[in-house]
Amino acid sequence: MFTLSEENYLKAIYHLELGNDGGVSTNAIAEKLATKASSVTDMVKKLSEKEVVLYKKYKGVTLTILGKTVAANVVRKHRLWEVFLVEKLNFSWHEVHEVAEQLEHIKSAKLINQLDRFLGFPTHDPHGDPIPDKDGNLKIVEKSLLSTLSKNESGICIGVDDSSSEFLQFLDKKGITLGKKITILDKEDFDDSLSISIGDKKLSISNKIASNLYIRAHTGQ
Amino acid sequence: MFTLSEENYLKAIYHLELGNDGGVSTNAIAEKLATKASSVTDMVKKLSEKEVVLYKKYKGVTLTILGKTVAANVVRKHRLWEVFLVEKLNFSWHEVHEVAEQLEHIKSAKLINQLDRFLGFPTHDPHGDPIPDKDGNLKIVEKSLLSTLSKNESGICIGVDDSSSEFLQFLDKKGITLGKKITILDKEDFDDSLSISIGDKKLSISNKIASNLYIRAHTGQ
DNA sequence: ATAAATTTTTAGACAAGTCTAAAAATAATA
DNA sequence: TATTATTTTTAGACTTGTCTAAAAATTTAT
Ligand SMILES: [Mn+2]
Ligand SMILES: [Mn+2]
Ligand SMILES: [Mn+2]
Ligand SMILES: [Mn+2]
Repeated sequence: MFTLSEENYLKAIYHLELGNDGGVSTNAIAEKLATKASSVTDMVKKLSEKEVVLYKKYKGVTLTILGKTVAANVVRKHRLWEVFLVEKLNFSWHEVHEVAEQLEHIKSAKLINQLDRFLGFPTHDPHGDPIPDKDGNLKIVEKSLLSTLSKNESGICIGVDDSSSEFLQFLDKKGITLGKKITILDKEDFDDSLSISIGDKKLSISNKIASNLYIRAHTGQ
Repeated sequence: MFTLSEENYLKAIYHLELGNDGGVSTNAIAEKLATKASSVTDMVKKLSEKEVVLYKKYKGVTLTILGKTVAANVVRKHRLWEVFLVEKLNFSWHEVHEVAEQLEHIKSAKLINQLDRFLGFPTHDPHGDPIPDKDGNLKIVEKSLLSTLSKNESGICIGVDDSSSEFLQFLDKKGITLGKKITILDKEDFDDSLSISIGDKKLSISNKIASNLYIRAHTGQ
């Protein structure tokens, strides 16, 4: 069994490993968890004892198979709870993360399996992130940033890179939600801002926004 | 804000105060929480600092108004989650307590209010215990132990005193569930065992069983 | 009312998780 | 390559919540 704190470290390392290849650095973990490097070193030793990470002093850490399984299960719980909050309790997507951070640590295999069934075995959370299955596997969906599309190309909005409450509320205000079709009407060379159509509306969005929206390419039609 | 441990102490004192009148003893709290008296003394001082209990050395503790509110809210969450687990996730009543012990500490007012709504504002949990409202008030329902009924009297089974997993599973095996009408067919002087009818079945149950089942008196009919 | 038994508190210790400050190792730069 | 800057680890301390053992207060029994 793992403590709440251990689970949070494993999850942080899990997320950092997806971006990086090679070991995850002490500082990176410290930053992600808003803690100090010295605390990370202490915890990493404990996790190494428990055989969930590989650790060599001064070279970062990597998850073992076991560690990856544990971490993926925490992520699975986090995302299933987020679906629950949005689908069943009328939370909006910018309100769920904080509560899911707590719920992800509830220990009960039956709970999470029944929740999964109750929700209809969802594959993605409210932010478009994939939900790992019972074995911790998640299928990667082909996706690209909106900012990489060219004029007249279009796609379906399927996720966000930044899922901060502020960004999500901004998207709400603009009427940008997952599942909607977006077409690039024009691209401004000066600042890389975009003129897009979404639903029946036309919007102008900055490159920063476009670099935080994931799109499933929408060939033809 | 209160820690998980503080919430557990407050809840324990809350439950003990309902049985007792006058202060709750250090030992009683220690036993309920399966901890040591010395630990209780330490925590009680902290709770006293935080103004959720009144504490005089060697005289037990009592909850303040604030303390009672906090405790009742934890109980409210515990019972609402138990309803959720049984009604929505197909848990049986003997499986919910352990998970609810964890879920009761999740902090989010919106979560619990929406859960309440989602469940249709239930008034009782799966064991027949009342669910405190937002202000911590619970309405007491008139109830008596099955063991206090006389021959030919009957009532509706509305709760259990012992809600241990073992007892609940025993009741399942015998087909005794909340909401069923029970009639005393006969009472054995020798050991106070009862012959009862429940649904269309007849059963013989010991006095110990009858002393753990709550009945709403069922006058006439 | 004294003595004995019980309950409660204190004193001191420990594990988990964190922190600051300083030392050591590694990486970057001149 | 020698020096400087950055990263990482160590050493020591602190908080929370717990424990054991011993002292103090209270209750019960003689
Ligand atoms: Mn989240
Ligand atoms: Mn998410
Ligand atoms: Mn319960
Ligand atoms: Mn209950």
